Formats: sequence, structure tokens, C-alpha cells
Amino acid sequence: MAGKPVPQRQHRPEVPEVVVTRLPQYVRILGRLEQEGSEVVSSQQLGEMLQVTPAQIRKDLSYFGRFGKQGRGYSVRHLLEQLREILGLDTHWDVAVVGVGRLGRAIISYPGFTPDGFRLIAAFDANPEVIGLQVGDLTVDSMERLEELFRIKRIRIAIVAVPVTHTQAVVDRLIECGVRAILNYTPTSPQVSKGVKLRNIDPVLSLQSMTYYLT
Amino acid sequence: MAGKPVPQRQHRPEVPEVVVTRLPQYVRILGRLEQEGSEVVSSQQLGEMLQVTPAQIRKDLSYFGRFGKQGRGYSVRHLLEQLREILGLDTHWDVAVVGVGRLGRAIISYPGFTPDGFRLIAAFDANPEVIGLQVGDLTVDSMERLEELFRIKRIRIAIVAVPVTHTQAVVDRLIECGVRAILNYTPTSPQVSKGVKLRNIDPVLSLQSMTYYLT
DNA sequence: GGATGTGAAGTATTTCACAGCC
DNA sequence: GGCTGTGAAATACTTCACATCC
Repeated sequence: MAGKPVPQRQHRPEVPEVVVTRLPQYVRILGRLEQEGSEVVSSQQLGEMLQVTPAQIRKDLSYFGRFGKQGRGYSVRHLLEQLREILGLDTHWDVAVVGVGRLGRAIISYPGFTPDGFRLIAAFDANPEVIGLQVGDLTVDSMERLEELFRIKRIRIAIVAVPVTHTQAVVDRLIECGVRAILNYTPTSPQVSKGVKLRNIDPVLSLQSMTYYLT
Repeated sequence: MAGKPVPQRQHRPEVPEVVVTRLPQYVRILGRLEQEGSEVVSSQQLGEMLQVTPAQIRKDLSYFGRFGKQGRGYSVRHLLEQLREILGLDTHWDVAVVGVGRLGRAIISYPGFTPDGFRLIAAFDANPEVIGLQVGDLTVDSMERLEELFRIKRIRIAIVAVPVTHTQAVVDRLIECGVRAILNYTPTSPQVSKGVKLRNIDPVLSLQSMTYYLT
């Protein structure tokens, strides 16, 4: 006999990644609606707020379940809860920043991560002049302690803001000690093994693709 | 009789936007290759460096012309030149930053824009304590001078880093005085009229879409 | 009546595969 | 022989449109 099924978040590998990238936007809008006291919202209304078609919202949600009530719409609270759970945002995530130059400092001081459930709990730099410094409420650790601390604290998410020449090496070390999600602020896209998620924040590329339309 | 054709950069409206967003990456790699002294590169090699298929690179480039030589590949220098011209990167672009809080200051101090042809030439804030301050080599102007200065200096690109509640109003004002490209760092996506390009930099959304794969 | 959930239809994008040229 | 440029095929994604249910 099979044992009783372990309740576990099921990943549906067939969910397109573009859909996953839209879910956080739904979460954000729903959070606002909840704060404003809305109880119910239709795909039509969400679509207007986000500038997407209602059909897309319904289709996106349908990958994960049936959250609405016909004739009525979605319960703001319930849908928000469900999406947060699907995205793993019903829990806090520990994050470490690697590279504490100007950019790293700005990231650490940025107040926007914490309210959304991301806790910056460590920062690393190679520069002796920076190691030991207090930045925000973190003390900067040496790069030599990177493996040790990532392993002990089981950190799975890293923000990389090192000089571009060091990006790949740092990313390799991070993956080696268990990191599975990397937010990369350097102007290069490092290689990551399958199973590791990477998002690049690259304002210059964004600007450069817009100038095309200005000529 | 028609007059002689005015030489003008032609926009091919049929070029998919995804293609345009990839061009700057090609430019960046080609720039590196040029610096390293490479003279020729194949779509195969470019594809390996960028982790995309060679076919995609060839197809992307084919929207704009025939830049390669069969049996040989692409001249690094020539392709770089062509792509820079297509993207409008053969000229300098004046950019202004609106919102000089912590984030705005970090953006202004970020050294990465200038080498890529973007000149930060003005900064605006509403806070009297910030107006008049020297940040980088800019003096912060009052928001009241926004229309005046954007018009006089014919600034077409703006970086927005104001509090989220002010985003839409600021964006509306910018568009009104001629801005056609906006790099938005606030955690909301403002509405923009057709013909205005918008790119959002939103690290929290990036993190939140990665946690899906960590659960 | 009104809105969801979803197969089917329609678009968009990527990849294949090969003729053509160097 | 090697690599581009490109129609055609394959795949991915979005939108339609309607049966279904509250």
C-alpha cells in the first residue's frame, strides 16, 4: 500500500515561464485592492489595472486552479492568498548580497525588499576596506566566508553586484553552495546550470533598446 | 517627379520588439570582441557566448539587412557599427533623472550609463532639502522647472525614481513635454500613450517570480 | 445577467533545413 | 567546406468565444 500522500506544493512543469513572471504583478495589485478594502474583483477589472486582456488573466490563473466564481469574479483575499502560496511568498526568504560597492550599498539600503518577504541577512565583499563595515543593519563579511555562511544559513537566493569581471566566478561559487535563484545586477549574463534561476537587472540594455524607437 | 529620396533611418514596423531587445546584447558582445581584437565572428560563436541559437541571431539580423559573408561569418567591426546605427547608439543621448532620493542618487552615481552613450544632464526633485544639492556632477533642480528644462534641452529620455504614488503624474508631465522613452524604477507600471516606450526595472518582481521555482 | 474556465483559433516567435555564396 | 540568409515547419503564447455555473 502506498503511504498517505504527503501534502506538497506541486509544480506543473507545463506552466510557461511568462505566466510565472506575471503572477507577482497580480499579487501586487491584489495587495493594493485588499488594502483598499475591495472584496471581489473581475478579470475585466484586473485587466484594466494591469493593461492586459481579461482572457490572459483567466488563462494564467487556470494553470493553477479555479479560483473564481462565475458571475461574480475573484475574492481578492482568497486569490491573493492562493497566488502567494503558489509563488512561495507565504514564507520569508533569506537573501544575501555579494558585492558591496556603490550599487551593493544602494541595494542593501533599498527599503523595498523587506515588506515583500525578502530578508537581507548577509553581505559579502572582497575589499578589505569594506569588510567589517556596517551597511544598513548588515556587517559586511569577507568573500572567504561566503561558502561557510551560505551553507550554514541555507541561503538559496543571492543578489550579485560585483565587478563584471568577477560575475561568472562568483555565480559558480554561489551555485556550488546551494543558491538556486540569482538576481544579477552586473552588465553580463552569467551561465547557470539547469535548475538555477537567473534574472538580470540591466538598465543600460533597457535604454539601448528604447533608443531604437527614438531614431 | 518625386524629389530625390531623403536618406533617413527607416523603421521597419514589422520588426518584433523582442528582436529589438536582443540587439543591445549583440552590441555589447561585439564591443568586447572588438576590444579583444577579434575581426570575424560566426553566428555559432555569438550564440555560444549569449546562450541563444545561431539561427535566432541570423534571423534577428536579417530583419535589418545582410551583414555577413557566407562561409566566413560577420565582420565584428562592421556588424557593431551597423547595429549601433540601427539602435541609434552612434550618437549621444541626453537623459534626465526625476526623483533624487536614495535610489535616484545611486542611479546618478552609477558610472555605467556614460560609456554607453547616455549623458545624465539634469536631475529633479520636489524635496526642498534636496533641490540645489550637488549629486555626482549634477545640481538638483526643482520639479517646477521640469517642463522648462526638458523642453529647452529637448530631452527625450527620462529615468523615473520618484515615490510610487507620484509615478503616473510625473510620467504624464514628462510625456507632455516631449519625452518618448522612460526607464521606470518605481514598483508600478504607469500608463503611457502610444509612441512612448517604457521599461520597468523592478527587482522585487524578479525575485518573486524566481521563488516559484524554489518551493 | 454576468463572469469564469477552457478548448479552439489566431498570432507571434523560434527553430529547422537547405539553397546559395564565399 | 563552411557559414549566411531565409522560406517553411514547429512551437509558444495570446485571444476568442461560448458552455457552464453562480
